[in-house]
Amino acid sequence: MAVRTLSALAHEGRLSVFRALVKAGPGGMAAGDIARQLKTAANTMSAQLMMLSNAGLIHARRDGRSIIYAVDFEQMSGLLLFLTEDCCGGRAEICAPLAAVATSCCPPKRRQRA
Amino acid sequence: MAVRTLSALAHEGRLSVFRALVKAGPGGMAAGDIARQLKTAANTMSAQLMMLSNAGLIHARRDGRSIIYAVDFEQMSGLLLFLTEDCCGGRAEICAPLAAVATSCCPPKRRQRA
DNA sequence: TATATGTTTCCATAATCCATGAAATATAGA
DNA sequence: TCTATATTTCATGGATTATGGAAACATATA
Repeated sequence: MAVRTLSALAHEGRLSVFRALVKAGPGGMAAGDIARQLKTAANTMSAQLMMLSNAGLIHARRDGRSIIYAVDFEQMSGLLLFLTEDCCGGRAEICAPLAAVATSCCPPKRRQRA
Repeated sequence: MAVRTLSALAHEGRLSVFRALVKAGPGGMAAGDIARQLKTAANTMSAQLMMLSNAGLIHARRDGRSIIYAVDFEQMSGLLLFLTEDCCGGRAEICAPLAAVATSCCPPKRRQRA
């Protein structure tokens, strides 16, 4: 549900976590590293990661003692698609600038929606 | 702040209100009409509209006894741009499908929904 | 003025969310 | 095994939020 995803991002700390993970890329980051970088207590960070994970925005994998979190790019894409689908009901003035950004930052390869 | 905007949408009722207003277009809808359509008490609806308004997602104008709410398309576009800007740090796999949707729904040629 | 309609504000209650200390779990290495 | 590191889970108090009844406010009409 979109509300769940939006709720997960509608929090200063969690949004920062998500951005850090986006910046980290597919390789992800260890929970502890995120906590240190954002100066957040380990258990608080754990709760925030749990929230993002439950929303499907990130996923975890274990690597030794660390647990690596990484953005689920498909889910992220899905949220954006939902929002654009929600907004594009015939109103080109909304997504025209969005289209401009999307096409300028991404290769001009056309991809079919899932 | 993005958190404020995301928080405003991260609520079942408010998201429904916002979608109704998006569907209504620039002409907007009267507060009472939205309340009746969504079967919500007038005061509850008022609070939800206030929240969306404070987030800048909608704006109000008076028309006789009614108060008409309409989506602030610029703010809506801004949120989408923020989210895409946040996600597009070199990761074409995210916004490539987004670009496909944006470009397919916005050009004046095709306004057909998928 | 009086009355009806549309919307908001006030208020109380219930529900939910958030951060943190403390304890528990999982892994690695000696 | 013991100890250290990494992370999660539990319990709790405090803050915030959501809802709806009742009242107030704003407008229209007569």
